[in-house]
Amino acid sequence: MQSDIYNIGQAAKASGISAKMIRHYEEVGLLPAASRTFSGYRTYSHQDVHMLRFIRHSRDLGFSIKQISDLLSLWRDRNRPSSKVKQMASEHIEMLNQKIQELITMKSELTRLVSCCHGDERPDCPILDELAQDK
Amino acid sequence: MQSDIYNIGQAAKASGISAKMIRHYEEVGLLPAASRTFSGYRTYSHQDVHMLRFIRHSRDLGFSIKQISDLLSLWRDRNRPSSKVKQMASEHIEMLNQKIQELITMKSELTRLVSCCHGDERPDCPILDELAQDK
DNA sequence: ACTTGACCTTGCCATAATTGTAAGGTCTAA
DNA sequence: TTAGACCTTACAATTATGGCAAGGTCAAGT
Repeated sequence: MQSDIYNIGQAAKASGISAKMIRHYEEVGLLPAASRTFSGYRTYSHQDVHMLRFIRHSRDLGFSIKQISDLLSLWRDRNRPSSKVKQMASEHIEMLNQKIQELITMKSELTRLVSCCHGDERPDCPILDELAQDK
Repeated sequence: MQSDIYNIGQAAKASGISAKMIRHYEEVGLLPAASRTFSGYRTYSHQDVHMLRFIRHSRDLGFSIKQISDLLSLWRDRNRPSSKVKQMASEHIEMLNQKIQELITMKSELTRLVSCCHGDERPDCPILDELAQDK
């Protein structure tokens, strides 16, 4: 924990991002290429792990890799206007809202169908009936 | 509309599923292989289009291809117990609920962060601060 | 030294549903 | 006969993540 040099497994444990994904993020350019030991092992500094944590938190909020990439740029930019960050976050909230609404619509519709179905051993089923409707 | 023979484009228009996806559903086994004209064009009957509509409705409710496949089996089974359908639907509602909750959690957290951010030209940004937190 | 086990490397495949693209064959109407 | 619309297959890309395989490396115990 106090050492400044991590290999990928230690960085993974410390950041909560799997080694697999750390390599992937490097490959797609979200992370700069890690420096390597003589034998080819990736090495990470405390700063690197800090960045990985930033990525994980962003990911946990549902940001895409592209968005996280932009957030990282803003993070590194000491002259960023906070308005840019706020706007990105707000837009993401809007996207979340949209997805939530879609799912709620599905759920409501399905709940309605379920409440119409006896759910016994007989074959009559309003759920199937409605799915089959030409509508 | 009254003809009983559709080619893939007409079936797509009539069902609301793209021709591309109709081919895909056939390839992965959700649909039986369509019969063909002499020159190799797929042909669909009114019944087939009916099934495609069933698939679209199921898809619109968020069922996976595997689940739709099971729903189709139940649909075709004249001796199905409606309880099976109801159970599938109920389980799907549970899954939708879970996803909805995840998204709502993200949204709440992000909304909290956004409300803390001035969103002006200055660089201070609690959103970035929290993303960067070691936590 | 030598072996063992844990860990690292790359590369490829798979997921789920959908879209795009490319190269080529077919049908229809002018 | 030709143009344009539509069909065919095959392959790639998307998004984020996991799995596997074959092989190199490191550290600890014998």
